[in-house]
Order: sequence, then structure tokens, then C-alpha cells
Amino acid sequence: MDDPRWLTPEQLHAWIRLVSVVELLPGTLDSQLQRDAELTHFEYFTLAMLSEAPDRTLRMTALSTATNSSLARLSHVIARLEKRGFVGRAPCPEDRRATNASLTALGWQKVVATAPGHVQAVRDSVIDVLDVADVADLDRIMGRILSRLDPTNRLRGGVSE
Amino acid sequence: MDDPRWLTPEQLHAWIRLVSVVELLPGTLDSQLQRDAELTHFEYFTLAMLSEAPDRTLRMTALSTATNSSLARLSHVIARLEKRGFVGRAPCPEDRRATNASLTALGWQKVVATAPGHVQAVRDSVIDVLDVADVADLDRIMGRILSRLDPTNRLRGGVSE
DNA sequence: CGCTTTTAGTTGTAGCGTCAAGTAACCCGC
DNA sequence: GCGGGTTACTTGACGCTACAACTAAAAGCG
Repeated sequence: MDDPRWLTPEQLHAWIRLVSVVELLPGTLDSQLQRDAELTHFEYFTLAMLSEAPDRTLRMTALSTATNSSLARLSHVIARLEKRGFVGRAPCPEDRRATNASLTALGWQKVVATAPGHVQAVRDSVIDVLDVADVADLDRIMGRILSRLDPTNRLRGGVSE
Repeated sequence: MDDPRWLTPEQLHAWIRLVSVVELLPGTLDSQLQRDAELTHFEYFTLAMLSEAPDRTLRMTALSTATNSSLARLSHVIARLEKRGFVGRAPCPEDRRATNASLTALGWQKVVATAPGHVQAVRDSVIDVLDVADVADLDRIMGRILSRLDPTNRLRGGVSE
């Protein structure tokens, strides 16, 4: 217990709380979206990112970085969303290796219909318990952690959700 | 975009960063543990909780709340860990519905061998980028969020990891 | 130009988690 | 003391993700 670099009690306590949030939050978000829209949070987020792109279209690679996911995962997810009619795929004319994913009219409707309920869930589970200072602190701290988790910071250029 | 209760830009920014951390952190922790010990973070955490319990033994239900998991999930995980010789299961004498899970000698060794590397990973990915004030802020904010995610707060009575 | 390397994406498989259903034991009231 | 409800757990099936292998096209490079 006295390794060179153990954690202080304060660090440990904060760490465990962070881990708890990391484990519980995805389930909370997923179950609201599943119940109300039959979407996973990742599916919703993917649709949301597309909905904000110019022409509601993005290359697979761009979309995978916007959603912090691997290309393989994205490919599976887009395949599912395509089956349900929310997105379409088309080969990119400029680079024939590339694929453009774009939101269909139905997909756009889905996002519009789903967003308010999701925002409410985000408020209920996180935002509404935080005051202005908390939000600033959260932003600062998550920024620092992200600089380690994703040093290249090629994350989520996008803005909204 | 002007729904009754949309998010402010500051809230949105902090929220997206939190979501990014929530998505990236599990992968980071899992890959270190997988590489160095062939354990998932959840498996490690389960072993760690057992290692700190009196007699290194806990009832399944107690362990499931200590790890914030469903009983079904825990049951599967304990089954795997049992096959690998890290834990044992025995019916509880006082309540014959209940099962006691306990760490074997091999499981204890595994925890002892794995902990330092894991702590280092925790430091590298999170703790070492935060100063004392950050840690206090993180603890406070995660506490507030947890009060919503798990209102009954029957979470993680345990302390260390 | 040809040849290798890199980039873009897809697909199959295996593993983990969730959900629903099932079993068994305890507990409470009458 | 026995029937209904609850608690404690297990099991099986299904869905999603990671990983690895594969195809195809573009980019270097000599």
C-alpha cells in the first residue's frame, strides 16, 4: 500500500466517483433514448453530427473522428441506420475509396423529434445539478483529461449535440 | 434551437467534453489491463472489491452494489473469474438463496500483481493532470451528478481501488 | 510507368452486457 | 403451516463493440 506513487485519499475518492459516473451515465442516456426513440446514444450522436454537417453529409472517416469511434464500429452502425432508412451511403466522386454518409429526410425528422427529449435527459442527469461555476470547472477538468486520453486532440471538432 | 430549455454554449461545451471522457476512458483503462493482466476493468474492479472485504468474501448482491452492476452481469463475470481460478463460490449457510464469492489465493496474487500498473494508468490518464483544486472540484461535481444517476446512493460504499 | 506503402472502408467472429425468463429459498399474514 | 409475494441468483439468447483480415483505390518513389 505504500508504493512510490499511490493515490492520496482525496484523489482516490474523486477517482472512484469519476469511475462510477463513467459506468452509470451511458446506461442512463441509452435507456432514455432506447425507450423514446429506439436509438442508442451512439446512434443518436451519429445522426446529430450528420445533421449539423454541411449538406448533412460527411465522409466515414470524418464522421468517425467526430464521434470518437473506430471506422469499423461506425461502419456497422451506419449499416444499421441505413437499413432503418435514416442515412444513405454513396461513393465519393473525388476519392473512390471514400464513402459519404448522409442523413435522409426521415433521419432528419428523427433527430428533430428526438433531440428535445434527449436534452431533457441530459439536464435531468447532469446539467441541472450544476451551477455556472460547476460547469466551468467541469469543462476545464474534462479538457485536461482529454488532453491525455486523446493527445492529438483530433476529437469532436463539432460543437453541438 | 430555441426550445424552452436548450443548453447554453458553456453547458454544451462542458457536456460534450464529459461525453468524450465517458466514451474514451473505459477503452483506455481496459486496454492497459487487458494488455498487462488479461482483465477487463470491471473484472479488475470486482477482484479489488473482494480483496478489501472482510475475509475477502462478499455476497453476490453486496458485490453487485459495490461494483454498480446488475446481478446478472456480475453472475456472468464471476463465472468467468471462477473458471480462471481467481474466485470461488459457495452457498451461504445463513441464507440458502445467497451465494458467497471469495477471492482465492491466486486471485489475491493477481490483484497484488496488477494494482501498481493500473494505478499508474489511472495517474497517466487522469490524476496527474489535475492539481489539488481540480481534484476537489472533480469530486464535488461527480458527487452531484451521482446524486442524480443513483438517487438512492447505495453505490460503492467501498473506498479504494 | 511499375511496385510498394498508405489510406478508406467493409465484413466476420468472438466476447461482453442486457434483458427476459426461470428456479429456489425466505418471509409474512392468516 | 401454507399460499402469495419477494429476494437472490442463474441461464440463454440477442445485440453491440473490438479486433483482425480483407479489398480496393490513391500516393510515393525510383
